Amino acid sequence: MPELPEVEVIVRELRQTVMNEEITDIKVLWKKSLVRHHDHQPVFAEIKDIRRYGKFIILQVGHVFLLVHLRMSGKLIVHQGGPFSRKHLRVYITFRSGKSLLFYDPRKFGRMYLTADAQQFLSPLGMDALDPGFSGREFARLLAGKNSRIKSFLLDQHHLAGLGNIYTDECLYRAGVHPQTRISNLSEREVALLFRAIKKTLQGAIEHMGTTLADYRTAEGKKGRHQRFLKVYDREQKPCFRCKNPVEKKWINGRGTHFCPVCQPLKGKS
DNA sequence: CTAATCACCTGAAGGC
DNA sequence: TGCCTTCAGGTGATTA
Repeated sequence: MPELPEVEVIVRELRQTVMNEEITDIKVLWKKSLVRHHDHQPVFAEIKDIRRYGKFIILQVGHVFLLVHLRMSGKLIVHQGGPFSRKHLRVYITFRSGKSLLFYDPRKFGRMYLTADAQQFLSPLGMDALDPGFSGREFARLLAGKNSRIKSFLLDQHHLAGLGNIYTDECLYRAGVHPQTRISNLSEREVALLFRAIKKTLQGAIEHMGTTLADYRTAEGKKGRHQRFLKVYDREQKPCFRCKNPVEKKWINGRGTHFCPVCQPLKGKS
């Protein structure tokens, strides 16, 4: 479900609602949803820091970290008190103030990790796509010497952290690059266009509070608005906004991939 | 190094 | 109504 923009919106709301809250209890309703790294026991302390890296939400609780990855269907919802739905509820954290933090996850792919060493989870990841240090020059450096297809490269969090299926398709459309293009066939100009597309697309999606196609909700339970601004994703057979030809959807990298065959021609030998 | 497939899970939607 | 298939915003392991 959530990619970098959705996670960023959730993190911003968490900062407004649960910063400095003291955890008094953690209840696990589906055991696999909370991984106690090195058998770390839950710590009942204050949330001292809330940040994001790629698609990870990082809560610092006392001296340990609670990392959250929502995967496909996870939701992290702040509840102000009183009764709440238990449907698909996997973990919930209660605070001294009476508020609680609810982790819902129908498909059970999402994970919360309790660990003293956040780096163990974060260091395998590439640079965060919205890190100011992720520059056009850095992007070109990452691509140098690679020969995979650009879509699978962008989806691989070990290269660049944050993009998922929706925003990868959106970025490639914005840059006019076919998802199957070999990295070695990208021109300098295309690399520059793609770099700008990544920054702009992600920033725009954050401004719209993320993309709610089905079940994404912010930490306050609100829907995003960016679905109304998508250019190709979920627009199969609809006219391309640029050339009016129908948007195509094909199975690429084991993911549904949306693109305009006219505005994103496949160049070079593949 | 690259690519394809499977596994992890549940629910919604569409075909018949 | 109900059964069956397909698909979904993610990622790690395994296999060629």
